Amino acid sequence: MNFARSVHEVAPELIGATLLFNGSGGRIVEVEAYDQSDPASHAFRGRTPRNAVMFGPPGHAYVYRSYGIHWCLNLVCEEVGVASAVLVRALEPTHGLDEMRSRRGLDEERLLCSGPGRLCQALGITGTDNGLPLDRPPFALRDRPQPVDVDTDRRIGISRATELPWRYVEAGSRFLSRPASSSRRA
DNA sequence: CACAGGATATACT
DNA sequence: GTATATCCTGTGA
Repeated sequence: MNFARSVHEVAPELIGATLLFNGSGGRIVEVEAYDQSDPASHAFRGRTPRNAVMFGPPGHAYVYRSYGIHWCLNLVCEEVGVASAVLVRALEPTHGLDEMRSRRGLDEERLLCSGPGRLCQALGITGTDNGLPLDRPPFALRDRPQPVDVDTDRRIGISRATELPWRYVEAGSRFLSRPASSSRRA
């Protein structure tokens, strides 16, 4: 995957790609795009210690703490100095199922990675992985083998710029954090 | 379905 | 320093 492009080009192409961390993970079925001019983005108010990775080279992981409890994984896009990232919100588990079950403390496959906090817990991603490159261990990313039907929707859990259709999901997937509501085929 | 838990980071005085 | 908002989830009704 070439991340040195607009986040709005990259995000829909990530649906169907395979993301692994230390050998466990799955197919990406849900993402959201955040760019620098976007009031809902951490980068909107400029560079801070927390969001610095978003302003660095593309193709790296931006991991932040959410609601004090969960970790969330973002993939940095564009070029150095322009901050944008794709929030990875859900995976269809394909690799390391037992390992992910034990880290999550539950058996049900559908709940292993269906949410940004859940998938970080399942894969074992934490703040110490912030800034790591996505193209070598512990990360591995494989482009989708063929195009996938992608629906767009409004983003989840934000209070500003809620009207932007920057959530992308695989049409009909049962592993989404929430079903697409008023969606449109992308 | 409503809701509290929980810890950062940033905004505000 | 104090306040506030948060790219969420499990639990219990």
